[in-house]
Amino acid sequence: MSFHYQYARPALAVDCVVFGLDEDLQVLLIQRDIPPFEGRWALPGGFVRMDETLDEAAKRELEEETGVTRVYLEQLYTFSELDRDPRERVVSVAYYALVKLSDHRVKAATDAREAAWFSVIDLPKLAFDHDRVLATALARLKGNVTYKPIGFELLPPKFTLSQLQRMYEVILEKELDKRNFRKKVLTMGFLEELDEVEQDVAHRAARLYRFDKKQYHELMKQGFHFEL
Amino acid sequence: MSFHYQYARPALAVDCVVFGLDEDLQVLLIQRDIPPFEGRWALPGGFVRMDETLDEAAKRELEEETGVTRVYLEQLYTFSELDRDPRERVVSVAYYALVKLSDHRVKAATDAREAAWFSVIDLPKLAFDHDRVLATALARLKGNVTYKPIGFELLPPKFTLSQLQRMYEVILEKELDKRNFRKKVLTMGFLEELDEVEQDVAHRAARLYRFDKKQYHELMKQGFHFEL
DNA sequence: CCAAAAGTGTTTCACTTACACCCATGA
DNA sequence: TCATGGGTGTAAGTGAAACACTTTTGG
Repeated sequence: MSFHYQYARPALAVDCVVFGLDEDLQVLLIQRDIPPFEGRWALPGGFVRMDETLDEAAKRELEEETGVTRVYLEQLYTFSELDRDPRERVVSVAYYALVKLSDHRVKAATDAREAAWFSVIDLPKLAFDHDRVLATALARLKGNVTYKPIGFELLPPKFTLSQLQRMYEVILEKELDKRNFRKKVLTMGFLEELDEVEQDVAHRAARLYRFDKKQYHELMKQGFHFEL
Repeated sequence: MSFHYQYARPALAVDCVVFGLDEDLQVLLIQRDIPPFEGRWALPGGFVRMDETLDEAAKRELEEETGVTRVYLEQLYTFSELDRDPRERVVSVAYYALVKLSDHRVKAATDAREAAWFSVIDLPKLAFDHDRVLATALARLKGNVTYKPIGFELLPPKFTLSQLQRMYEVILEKELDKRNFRKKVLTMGFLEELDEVEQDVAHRAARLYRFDKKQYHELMKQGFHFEL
C-alpha cells in the first residue's frame, strides 16, 4: 500500500435494522422512491460522509429516513458481496437497534419516503441483500438476548413481568415457564418493584417493574453474569 | 442517495488479527517499512480491491504479508474513527483468526516486510489504532471461546487434555480444575480418544485426543449447547 | 529414586425444571 | 358469576465446584 492510494474505491454505506415489540417482533422499513428497487421496502440507510464515523452515519440516516432518534445502535456486520447493489460496488455496514415501539408508533419521515413497522414473521421481499442483513440481525438478537439485558430496550420504562416474559418468548420463539421465569429475573436483583399496577385491563392488574440500570451496572462490576 | 453517487469516499481496508498459542497467546504482526509509522509493528492488512469481497481481501493481504494461508478468518468489527490513519480517511474492517502456531512458526513473508509472533502480554506499541483493534479481538476471543469450540484451531490436530486445558487457562486468564475440566470436555462427546501418547517428554506420556468435527456438528444439529 | 506431569471419584451445594391451584378484577 | 390473566411453592434431578493421592516415565 503506497502513500497516496488512488485506486477506485467501493462506496461505503450503512443500513439500520431497528426492532420494536408488539404482539410480534417488528422491524422498521422504508419504501424506496427511486431505482433501483423502486417501490420495494428496504432497511433505512445511506452513504457515509467523509466527516462522520459509521455510528454517526447510521444515526443520521435513521433519523432522516424514519424520524427515529435517540436509540442505541450497535454495529452488526459489514456486507461486501460484489453484486449487492446493481448500480456499483457498495460495501455496507449494518447496525441494529432495539426501541420501545410505543415511542415510535407514528413515524414522521422527514423526506417523502414512507416508513412503517412490519412483523418479522410476515415480511415483504426486501431490496438489495436486506433479507440477508435482517436475518443476520435476527440471529444476533436471539443470540444476545439471553446473556445481555438488551431486551429491556424493547419495553416501555415500566412493564409487567408478563410483558417481559412475552418479549423473551417472542424473540426466542419458545415458551417459558411462568414461575421459573419470575423467580429467575427477580433473584437477579436489578428489577425495581414499583408501587403501581397496570391500568385499564379487564382482569387483575399486574404489578409494574422498572429495569434498574445503575444496579445492573453495579452488579456487572462485581462480576455478575446475566443469563436468560 | 442519488443514482450516481460521486462524493468523496473513505478508503476501505482490512486488518487481520491472527492468534497462535505457545506458552502464551501470541499474535502475528508485521513491521512497517514505509511511513506513516515506519518501523512500527502493525497488524497485517491493506486496501480492498474492487473485485474482491472483504473476506477475500483479508485472506489475500494476510498471505501476501505473512505467508500465512488456509486459516478461517472471521469478521470482527469495522473501525471508522476519522483520524485513525494520518494520511487520509480510511475505514478498516478487522478480521480475526486462530491458527496452529506449529504450522506457521517460520513465516516467509513474500515481500520485504518482516513478520513475527508476539506474546499478547508483552507487545510493542502498534501503528494506527491497532492497539484498539487487537484489544477488541482479544475480548471477542475471550467471549467466544467458552461457548464455541474455536479454541481447537489453536492446537495441533492431536493434543493432550493438559494442552487443551492450558489453552483455556491462557485465553481466559484463570486457572481451571483438572478433574472437573477433563470430566466436562470428555462427557461432551466430540473428543476422539486415540491409541497414541505424546512423545519425548521427561515424564509419563499423556494420551492424545483429536477434535471430532463431524461429531461436533452432529451434536449441534441435535441442539447440543457447548459451554466452557 | 526422584522429578514431573498424568490420571482418577466422591461429596456438597446451587440451580434448573416440572408442575397446579387460588386470587383479583372488570365486564 | 364468569372470564382473564396475576400470582405463588415444592420436590426431584442435574450440573458445578471443591478437593488429594497414586501412577507412569525418563533422567
